[in-house]
Amino acid sequence: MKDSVGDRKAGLAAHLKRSVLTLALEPGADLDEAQLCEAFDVSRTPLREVFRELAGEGYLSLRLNRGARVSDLSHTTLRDFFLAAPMIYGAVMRLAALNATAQQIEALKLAQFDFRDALRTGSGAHRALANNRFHQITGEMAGNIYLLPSFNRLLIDHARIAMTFYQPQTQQMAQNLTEACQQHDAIIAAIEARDEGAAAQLAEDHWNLSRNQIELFVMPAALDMPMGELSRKTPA
Amino acid sequence: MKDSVGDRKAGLAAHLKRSVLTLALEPGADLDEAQLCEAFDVSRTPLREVFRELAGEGYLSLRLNRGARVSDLSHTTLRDFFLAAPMIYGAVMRLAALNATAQQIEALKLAQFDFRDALRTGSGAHRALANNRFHQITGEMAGNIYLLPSFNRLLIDHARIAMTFYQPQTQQMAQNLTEACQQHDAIIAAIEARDEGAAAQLAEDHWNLSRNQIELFVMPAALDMPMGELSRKTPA
DNA sequence: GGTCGTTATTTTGTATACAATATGTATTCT
DNA sequence: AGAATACATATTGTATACAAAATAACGACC
Repeated sequence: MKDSVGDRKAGLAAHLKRSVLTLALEPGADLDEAQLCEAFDVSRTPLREVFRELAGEGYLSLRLNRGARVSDLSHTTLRDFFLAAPMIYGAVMRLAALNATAQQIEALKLAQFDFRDALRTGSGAHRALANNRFHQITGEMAGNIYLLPSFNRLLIDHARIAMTFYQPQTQQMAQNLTEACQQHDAIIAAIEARDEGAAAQLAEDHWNLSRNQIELFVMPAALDMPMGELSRKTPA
Repeated sequence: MKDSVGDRKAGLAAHLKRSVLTLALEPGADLDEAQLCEAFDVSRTPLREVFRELAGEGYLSLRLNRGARVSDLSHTTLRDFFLAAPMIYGAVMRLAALNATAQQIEALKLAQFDFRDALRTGSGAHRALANNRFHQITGEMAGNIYLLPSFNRLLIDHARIAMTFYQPQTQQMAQNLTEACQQHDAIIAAIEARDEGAAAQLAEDHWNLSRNQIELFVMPAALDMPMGELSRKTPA
């Protein structure tokens, strides 16, 4: 009945991951050891082990003599993200189509079910976590231990970027989410059919959609504007 | 004069990394906490933190209630390696050419100097470590935080695979090493010239050479053989 | 009033004692 | 003799006490 210290440790790790992915803990926020020890009823030793583990996975960063904080998400890292993501995502999808087991495909369908649910309920955090889970499973399917570390780091920041930018206020953005959901279905189909070409193509499409969604925020509408009219339409 | 505990901790981490890369600690070998504490004069707490850190970087793997061991290097991981390496190496080289700082280029030249030295002295461990350092610097040059985790993992196993297979017994293999060294020079030149195309091409060439060298051991000469003659030429 | 230097307080890092788990050994029973 | 169980030993995981470092608070001096 009562959970062991190991369980509480796992719970702590899960909580921290969730909090980072959903921006409940903002990039750069520093974590209070004493407080977390209290909250999760573990001593500092296992807590700090969790810190180191999550630091290794890219959730946190540790600075000597100055505690742990949530990994930054600067404009530099954003640039890196846009450079690396298409390549890694494509490779992972391709391998996923080649290597997925029946069991993993079932898990993926379940995750997609939850993602649909998240779209209905409309909670940004739920959506980000469900989407994260979906892609994490594709990573497991690919099962390449050399690709996974980078892929999982990308997923962390993809979730955080999505949390920042995906608040579907316009009709266009809501529609994009629906399309993303359909792409997930197509991805499942491609993987089930072992069609690596289709999977790679879908990865690219899915990525482009995601990228567009983000660009709707970062560079709102100014690109095609003739010179001299810029001030009028620049958004708040 | 006397080094602090922090220094000894760093020394321990460096020692473990070196030992893993050079196969002084073989894949799968388990590490004795007590013994290492004794040897490096640190208590178990910092030792275990180092373990977790190195596990995060891919050097070690930790199993619950059963200590740390050196990461495995199975045939499965070898396959993954050959799949992922060309893509990641190429991307890193390309970015390195784009982003390298003058200081980093100096460091790379220094590393290459040491690599040359290693070729002369002929120690496999020295060669592996120097080569590892060289490529690590290219990783730093690329400076993409999403690519680096995978890249560094690849470098770990590249060193270990090289230690396994590169014992330049035949003339051909010795010559390959010389060529690899020349490619390093060409890589430096391409990076210095900011020629990303050349850098990417060199990455591919360098990889193919490395791959061939490995294949000389894994699949010695049997490929082009007509059926019925296989037994005669299969090496010991 | 502001800056620098000193001292308290808090926070982080390490050592060690203790608890829990796994491993090895001996003994018993068939 | 061989298998199985109970016990002893060793190893791993956690809590806590202590040390070192950083931050904050205070006061002296300009």
